[in-house]
Amino acid sequence: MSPDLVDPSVVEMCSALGDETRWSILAALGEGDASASALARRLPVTRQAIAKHLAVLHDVGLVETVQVGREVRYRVVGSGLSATARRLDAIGVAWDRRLASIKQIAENL
Amino acid sequence: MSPDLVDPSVVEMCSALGDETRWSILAALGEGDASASALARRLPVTRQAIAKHLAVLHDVGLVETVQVGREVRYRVVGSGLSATARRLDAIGVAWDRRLASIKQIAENL
DNA sequence: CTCTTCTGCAACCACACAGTTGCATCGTCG
DNA sequence: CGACGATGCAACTGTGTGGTTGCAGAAGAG
Repeated sequence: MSPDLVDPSVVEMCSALGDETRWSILAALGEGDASASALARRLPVTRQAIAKHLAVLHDVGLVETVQVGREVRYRVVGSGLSATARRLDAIGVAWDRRLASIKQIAENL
Repeated sequence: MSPDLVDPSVVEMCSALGDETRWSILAALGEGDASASALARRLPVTRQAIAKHLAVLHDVGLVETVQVGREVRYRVVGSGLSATARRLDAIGVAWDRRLASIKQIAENL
């Protein structure tokens, strides 16, 4: 259930999260919605660089945009993270369970 | 407790997981431990490329090595994934909770 | 002992991408 | 209206890195 409108692959999501600057942006957004220009004032990178990162984050559904007058505010979407987290955990658990069963088989030889 | 010998940062972990080939390797390893050469026979990439990927995965603790005679078998460590998953989920939940509280404040104006 | 095969190291190529500068546009405030 | 600040698009640079080939050393298999 909950068909997950857009369902970016786990690797796309991880790829998006595999960048230091992107985390800085997410952290900054965590303290309140902000526009690309506003973020550029707080972070040591250009507005255009931030815009690109925001595009990436938006593509995988980690942020959403809110039009406020002439500026475009960005808001972090935590549920995107949680969804990926659940998927990762499921995979990890499955692997470990498999490993455990193999170990048991080996012990039962 | 369980001091987590190496504690790769979330971004390092995500960076390691942000690669298609690496997931192929993990998937292949999921069906049983294997050496770099063995993996190279199953995947459409060179042994050296696989070796590099395995090094990355090993650095973040997603795989562990097992010496078997002269060859080096690799085994996937699911708990590494689960740990990162928990961290991601915690962050996501915190962000969403913050967002919810802000929304509530706005409604109470 | 010899041949095979598994490993490791190093150099090299090529593409992806983070980051920059520059320009053009458009809304908004004075 | 004019100026400032926000956005968007495009081109360029440079570094990181996924991938390759090549070679040399060790350890089993025959």
